[in-house]
Amino acid sequence: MLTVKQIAEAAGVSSRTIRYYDLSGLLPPTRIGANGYRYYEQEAILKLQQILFYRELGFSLEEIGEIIHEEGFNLIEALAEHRLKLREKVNRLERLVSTVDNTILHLQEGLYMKAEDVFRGFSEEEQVKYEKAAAARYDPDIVQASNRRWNSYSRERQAEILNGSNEIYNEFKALIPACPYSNEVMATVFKWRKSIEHFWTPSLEQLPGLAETYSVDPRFKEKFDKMDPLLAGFIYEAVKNYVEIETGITGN
Amino acid sequence: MLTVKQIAEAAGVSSRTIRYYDLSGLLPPTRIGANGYRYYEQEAILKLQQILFYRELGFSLEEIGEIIHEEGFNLIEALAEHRLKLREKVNRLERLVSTVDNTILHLQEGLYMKAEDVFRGFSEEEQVKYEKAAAARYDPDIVQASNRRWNSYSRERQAEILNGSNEIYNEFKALIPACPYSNEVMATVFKWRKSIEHFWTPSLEQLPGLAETYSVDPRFKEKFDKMDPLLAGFIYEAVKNYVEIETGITGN
DNA sequence: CGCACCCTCACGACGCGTAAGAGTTT
DNA sequence: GAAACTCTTACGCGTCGTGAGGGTGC
Repeated sequence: MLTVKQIAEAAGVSSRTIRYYDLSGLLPPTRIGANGYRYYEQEAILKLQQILFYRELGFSLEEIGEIIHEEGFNLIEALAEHRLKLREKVNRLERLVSTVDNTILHLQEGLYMKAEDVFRGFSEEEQVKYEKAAAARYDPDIVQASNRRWNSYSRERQAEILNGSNEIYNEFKALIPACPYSNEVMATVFKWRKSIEHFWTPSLEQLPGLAETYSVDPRFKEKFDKMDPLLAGFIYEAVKNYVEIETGITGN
Repeated sequence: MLTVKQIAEAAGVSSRTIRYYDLSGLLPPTRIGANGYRYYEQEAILKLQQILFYRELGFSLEEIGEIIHEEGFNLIEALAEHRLKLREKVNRLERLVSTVDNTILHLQEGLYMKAEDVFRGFSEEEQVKYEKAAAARYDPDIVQASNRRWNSYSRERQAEILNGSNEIYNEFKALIPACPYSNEVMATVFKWRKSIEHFWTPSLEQLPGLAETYSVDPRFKEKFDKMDPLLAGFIYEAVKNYVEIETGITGN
């Protein structure tokens, strides 16, 4: 049985907020004492948790009220939904981090950066595009096909390929001081593309998304960050440019 | 040279916002045409990026103004700082996800959940505590000592230990339908504790933080999620209870 | 009796959304 | 000339923060 201050402190909000949520009908207390005091119990606590989740995800209090007071509101389903949305938020933040890296890279090299790239991760609408791209990238069919191709190689061949990949990453790393639009860098991107094809054969349009994975997916990001904190962003930049040139040449 | 609408769309905000930022002195246009139109260029674009980063991190527009117009404001330093803060936000969201998992687990078992746990990840102040705990967990000294101890084992011994660990995780998984406070579960926690000590010897108080890593650190989380989406949360719950019992017995 | 809480009522602020009315560019 | 932008001015709203003035629990 919690008082206003107790529940407020547990949830990390102010007492005022708790009262406001009562006044607006969002979170009535479990019971009101004879002295007019508000008291909250488990049920109200879980309700407040829901409110905070929806608030975190950007819903207005009015919308939240409609959602959680709706007939047939299912707590567990809602929680599962929160999981998904929170994950998407994490992805967005990871992209913001990668935008930070990219911006640093450009500033240090004194390079111009397109507005589109400066704001990658901020705008909402591209979110949809990214979720789709990620879905494709982790498409079970592609993953399976990729695994199958990989497993078809002998142990020695596998070790050879991995060594080759690492060599390419080191080439990129050595090139970081250079402009990511130079011919040398483009040549390394070409090698990289060929090495990817030991696993699967992405289209030209899929390449930047793939390179971006290095900045966004923690499993890759960690490895690259250890080599050089700017490496993942540099590769992304280089690959994007490679694709622009290639599609330009092919007249697309 | 971008117009109001162009820069607004690139950044994913409204034209009104752009004008408001001009009126409040936060983001004056690079230049104003004879017709009164606002025009923005690279410098203003990067400034808007800064504004959005600080906004994302919860600063008021007034604070943002003070920060970015301060003498000696260093763009690259600021970006590096954003990286850190964004990472912290990611950690907070990861903890929210883990709170979701925990809540689902409790609801499904019809168990009571302490308010403190219901709101884990929401309240701000505990953030500090968590950052510290994480720092300790990844403390280079501890990591190094742990690696050294691990490397001192023979290949066979290493394989043995890893197999043992996986067996313990499977035991936990098999126990998920059970109450995470039962004796069986406590026995498994004990085994887990012993197996950890092949790497290092955490204090009783450090155990929950360690178990929580399974829910928060993507490298662990992924592995556990594959075994069972509820596993990481279940282990955390069990370990927390184990520690409560142990500290109770020892009269602490 | 003090102290830390509780209550209600009310004003205000921040960050825009939205609409009106008029001019500009293509 | 029509569409799609631009401008300024101005009102309002959601979500509390921040008191004021007074009662309650321990």
